[in-house]
Amino acid sequence: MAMVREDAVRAALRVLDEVGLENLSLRKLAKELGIQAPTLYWHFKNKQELLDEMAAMAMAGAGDGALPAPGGEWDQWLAWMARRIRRGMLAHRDGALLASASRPAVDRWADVEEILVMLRKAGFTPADAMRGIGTLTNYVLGTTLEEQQAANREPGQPDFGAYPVLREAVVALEAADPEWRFEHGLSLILDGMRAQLA
Amino acid sequence: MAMVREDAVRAALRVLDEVGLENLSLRKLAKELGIQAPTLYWHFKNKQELLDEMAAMAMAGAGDGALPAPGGEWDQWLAWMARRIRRGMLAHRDGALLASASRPAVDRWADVEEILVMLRKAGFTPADAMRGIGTLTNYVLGTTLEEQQAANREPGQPDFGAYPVLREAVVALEAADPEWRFEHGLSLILDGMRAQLA
DNA sequence: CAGTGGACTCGAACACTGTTAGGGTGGCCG
DNA sequence: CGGCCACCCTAACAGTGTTCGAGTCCACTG
Repeated sequence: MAMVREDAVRAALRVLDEVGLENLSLRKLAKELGIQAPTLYWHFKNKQELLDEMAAMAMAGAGDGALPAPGGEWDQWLAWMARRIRRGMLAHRDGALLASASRPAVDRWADVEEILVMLRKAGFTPADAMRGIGTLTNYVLGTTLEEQQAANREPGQPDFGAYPVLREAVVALEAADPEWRFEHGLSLILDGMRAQLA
Repeated sequence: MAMVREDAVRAALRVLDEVGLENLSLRKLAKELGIQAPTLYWHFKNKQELLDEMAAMAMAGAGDGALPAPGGEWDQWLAWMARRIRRGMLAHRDGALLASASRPAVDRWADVEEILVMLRKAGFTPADAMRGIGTLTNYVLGTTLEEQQAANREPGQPDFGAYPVLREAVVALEAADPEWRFEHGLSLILDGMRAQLA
């Protein structure tokens, strides 16, 4: 009963959820598979290749969520893409770190192409359209990175001694739903793109 | 002739520039200092503490750049903050990765406080103001991360076979100055905040 | 049927990594 | 002088990614 590549990647994501990315070792993964570590080198050329496939599978497993109406507006498609990426990252512990440590997968090019066409039709130049997607992607990555990094840290909150406005703002923000925080920044960028269009 | 903490951090940044973050080891740093590796544990409680100080020094070394007019608008202060963070990250190889791997330094709280006051005066709620700063910070981190990650990768450009619009957009964007790309996304977010204010 | 070749796995080892334990110097202070 | 303390050392541990060379099983071919 041979072990298949896909099984290994799935098991790797399982181990990732248990121990986090910085403690994910090939030996731990091998043990989970009932296998010796060097055997993994028959299936993957190195750890990086494994990480790439993990990220790809996490993204693919994020599903399509609520698809916008086929003839919908460009901003709805961008929001859809952003939420999908975010969902893929949130699906696993350190998912954002994993995504940033892996090269972009080929699978998602079709989506980008489609959205680009829509943006161009809406009046964006090629560079502006690509930059909009890039800005949004960078925002999603940065946000989710920070969110998950905060989860890894100790729960101890620093006391912003001499900065009352800072403290007030921080507690106000921490009280808010992470999802709200994300959506807020998302609409910020979309608003910016709308303003740029005019 | 004792070695001082500051010297070690400075030397660490030098080694970082040479070998990159993932190849920065305590033993390499020790050799640069003419010292044995375990000695570093007298100065720092662990590698994480060293990384934190490296990030802090990199940020402090970024200078203040072109300060906005003292009574200036809130958006100019936000842009100033974003450019300063970016400069700090760009000052060293893998600077963005370093920043994301280190806990935020206390030194910069004063700046945040000041900008928060300005945003509140302009009409933002505490949560919205903090979220604006967060969105911007996340964007800067994401952008610079990607930029430096691309520098580490092979120069080989993939050929977006069946996606002509994608290819066109990518070459249009690659032709552009990285600084332009950054400023573009920056003004996107600031436009969004202006729109939200109304 | 004998045999060849490829898919798949193993044990042993290499060159590293962060980190700990315990033992030394050398100079300053009482 | 005695003692303390900053500072540095050697030796070692457990763990990491990765390579080498050999071994096993199974399908297919001559």
